[in-house]
Amino acid sequence: MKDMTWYEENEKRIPVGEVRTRFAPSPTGYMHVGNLRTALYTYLIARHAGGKFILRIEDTDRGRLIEGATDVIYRTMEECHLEHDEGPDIGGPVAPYIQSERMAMYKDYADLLVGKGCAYRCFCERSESEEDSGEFDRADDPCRALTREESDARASAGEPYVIRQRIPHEGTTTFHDEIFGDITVENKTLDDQVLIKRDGMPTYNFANVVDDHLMGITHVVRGSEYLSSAPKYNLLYEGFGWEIPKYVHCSPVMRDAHNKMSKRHGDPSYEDLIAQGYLTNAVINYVALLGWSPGGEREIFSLDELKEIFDLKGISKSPAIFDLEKLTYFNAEYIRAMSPEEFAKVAEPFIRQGVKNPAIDASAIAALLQQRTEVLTDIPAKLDFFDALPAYDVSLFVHQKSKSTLESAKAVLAEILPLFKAMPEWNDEGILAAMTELTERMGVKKSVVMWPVRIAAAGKAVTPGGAVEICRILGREETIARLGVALEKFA
RNA sequence: GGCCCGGUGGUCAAGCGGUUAAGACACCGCCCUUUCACGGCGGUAACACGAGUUCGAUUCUCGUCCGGGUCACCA
Repeated sequence: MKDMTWYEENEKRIPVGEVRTRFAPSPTGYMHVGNLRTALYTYLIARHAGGKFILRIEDTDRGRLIEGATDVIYRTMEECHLEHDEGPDIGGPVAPYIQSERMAMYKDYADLLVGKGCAYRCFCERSESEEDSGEFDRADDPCRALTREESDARASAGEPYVIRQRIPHEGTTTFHDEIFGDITVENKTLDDQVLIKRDGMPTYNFANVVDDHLMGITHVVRGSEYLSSAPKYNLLYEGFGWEIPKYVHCSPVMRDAHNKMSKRHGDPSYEDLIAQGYLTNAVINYVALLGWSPGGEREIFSLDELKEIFDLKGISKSPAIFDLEKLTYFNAEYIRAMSPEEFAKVAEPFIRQGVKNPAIDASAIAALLQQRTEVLTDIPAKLDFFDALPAYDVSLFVHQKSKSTLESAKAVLAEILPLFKAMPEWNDEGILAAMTELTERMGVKKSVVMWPVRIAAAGKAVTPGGAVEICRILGREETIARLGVALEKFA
């Protein structure tokens, strides 16, 4: 047995009573919405309690490692402002924070358990089919009954083995989950799970327990798929004589009623959503409410506000389906809440994507867009008419509600032209004045003039902004040219 | 199949023995309005089912059904 004081020393560096949580992803690339939500809740529990949030990388499965995956994790956490207090990149009192760098200690702790009789070496090499077919019952494993001497002898003779947890065949185990309450299971339904694999690597189930304890984790947050493993974790903690942390098992985020969100189905990762024109704050806000409720009627919360009010009691037991439409609503809310300058800044690249003409003022367009944009990527398509007048039919000039007809439109266009040409200055006031003058002269309602002018200027029925704004942004020369084009359609 | 968990409108959800069962998204209608949008107002829509317990069940208990998870030397 190796000297374990180093580990014990490590434990002493954690202040008593400090709430400590950890987000422990395995670097398999892709931070899906479910992961993000788990990270967020974990972060909020720590921050709400004024505690520490730790990032730990679980890379014990060498076969599934994906190049660059940890970078995605770091980047996503940073962009979402889920800053960690301890982690592989910044270190901390209980380093290292990458499981592959902690390998030595897992075996030591497993041996400790073997010494206490809570685990045993298993030398069996049963094939999967044998176990699956029921020809071999795990509970009858002869290795379970090996004496210490036999076990030691075979191990030192170099015979390969795994270390299994020894679970009693009698009795029950009860554990407490912060959101599901007390759950009791019969021990005979639990299997002697592998702690250390044949290759010497720990399993997730074991490494997790050891690391959570050594890192002083007080609230173990994870997906509800681990709920049925929880009693085994309890037995492990008890075997070591360690304090059992609080468990927080979260139900999954679903893509539909039957399937979890997954890369396989093409469900969006955090980065995908950003690329699709969603704002980080909107995503965080929406995701926070997916499976958690603060109770009141308010829905819009900043991350700081979430830290303030987050409460375990609001976490839902049942799975929640991810709804892109509702996310879109949140996004629109966040866009509308921005200052005009802020919006102009984030919208500019998308505006330039739709409008290449450098003479067109992007910030003027941004002002029109802010109230009408739900997702940034929707912007370019709304602006296609600025660069080039689309082909359109005269029938567009007919609009019942505006009382615009072919005849009225033709008259309006013919008469507004000289007024536009005569204007001393090309601005909103002047344009509006010209159209008002014509309205009065013709003795019609305002829309009879506004409608055809806007159609002629834009060449499409739906536009961001009205006739005045569009004409102004287009400029006098272009507006007059387009009105001329319209007039020719009547010839 | 065994074990565990869950089940309020299409979706997210409040509710925690007595309510006209909130609110939000989506949808529909009206108003506002130079289109669209924003905004305002209103509407359609839910306690899975069956037994109990109780004066009274969406709330408690049991059963059924449905759904999910788990039963790996993956996490």
